[in-house]
Amino acid sequence: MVNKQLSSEAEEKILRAAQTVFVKKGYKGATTRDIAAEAGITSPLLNYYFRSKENIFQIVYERAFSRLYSNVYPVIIGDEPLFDKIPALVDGLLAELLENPDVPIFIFNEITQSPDKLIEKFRSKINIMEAYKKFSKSVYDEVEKGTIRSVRPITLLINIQSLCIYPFLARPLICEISAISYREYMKILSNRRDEIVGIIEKDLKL
Amino acid sequence: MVNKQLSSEAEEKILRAAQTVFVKKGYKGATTRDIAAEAGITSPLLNYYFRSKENIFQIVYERAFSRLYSNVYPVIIGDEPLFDKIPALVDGLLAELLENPDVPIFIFNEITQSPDKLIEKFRSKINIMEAYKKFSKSVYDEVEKGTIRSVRPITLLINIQSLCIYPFLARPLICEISAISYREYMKILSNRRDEIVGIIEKDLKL
DNA sequence: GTCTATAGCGGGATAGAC
DNA sequence: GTCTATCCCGCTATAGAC
Repeated sequence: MVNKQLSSEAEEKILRAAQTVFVKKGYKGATTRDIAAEAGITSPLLNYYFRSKENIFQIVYERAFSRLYSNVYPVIIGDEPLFDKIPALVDGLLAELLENPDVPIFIFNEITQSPDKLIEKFRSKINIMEAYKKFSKSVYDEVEKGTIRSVRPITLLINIQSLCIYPFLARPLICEISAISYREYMKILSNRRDEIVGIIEKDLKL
Repeated sequence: MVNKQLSSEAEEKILRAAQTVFVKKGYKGATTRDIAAEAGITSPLLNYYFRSKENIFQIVYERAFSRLYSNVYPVIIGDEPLFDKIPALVDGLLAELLENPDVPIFIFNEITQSPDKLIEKFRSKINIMEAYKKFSKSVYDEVEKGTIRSVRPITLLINIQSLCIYPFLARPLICEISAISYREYMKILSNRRDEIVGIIEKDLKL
């Protein structure tokens, strides 16, 4: 049980500061002194509330990860037909990403550098593979009905995620290449919803 | 001039080892001892060849970055019409990614954590914004001819990159969610070429 | 060129006063 | 609860022998 039910005001302040610093510098790059400074306290106080840097990180990581998928999970597991799921999925992802544009690169990097922790996470959660099977079924239903072309569910999921998430991962690179300001770029991204749904639906046509 | 013209056998061995370790653990997470061990030498020898960890990193980062775009840059800057550029771009990207699937997450993470270094890099290189303008022109040419729908060049570039690169960035996550083995997943990715080109071209239709 | 030994510093964690 | 002072480990880099 890495998370806590009741967090004091001070604990929340520290966790917010920790997320800011961890996202900016990564686990190894962030120091407990950085986090303390960001939270406006001294570093021994960190150890008073959370016993170690590792422990703070686990909580921040867990929360960021859950938030990223909390909008998406209910959609995937739901009983709606595929053509309702797609826009809802895009909406859920984009909403979270626009609010926390720098979180995904942090998550993906940490997952890549220690994938074992991810596996533990999934093992302990409500079965995510069950969700994937449900999504697969809603795809196969449409294929059988002849309303979409034959497509692997995993391919469809990859394409949707790609179009939603990648632009946030590559933000600094794309802004530099195309000489677009941060603000302008975020505006482009916030208008991508119909674009993405359109691309996916055109692709699924027979 | 961060790179070198002539590298000895030993230097190349160290640089390969350094890339392996930096990609796996990031700049802060990698230690000079790790790199030395991976190269089969002792750490003072690293400092004999390259003066510092920072210096080794610059060379590795520079090379990885250049390689990722060396296949793509000539395509973007070329004079072919858009419909030839798109498949060539996808081919170039996928070829590099299949050979070095773990490099992009490393690059993107380092860019995000210190975007200033990226800017320096671009300032010193042959004008990449010139390339972007050329690509834009090949898009606008088709729009004017009425062969494709009206689309912002930056949007098109984002979509192509998303569909090519994201699946590599998210590899551990997607494999875990869908219970697909590494080998099987890479096989799926190596067959994405026509899929991606198809999606982009369908989207550009009037 | 390559090694062993070590200097020197930065960061996580704790002791103990208040 | 919150602080100052400090311990101690691990890491980069260097000194110096071979």
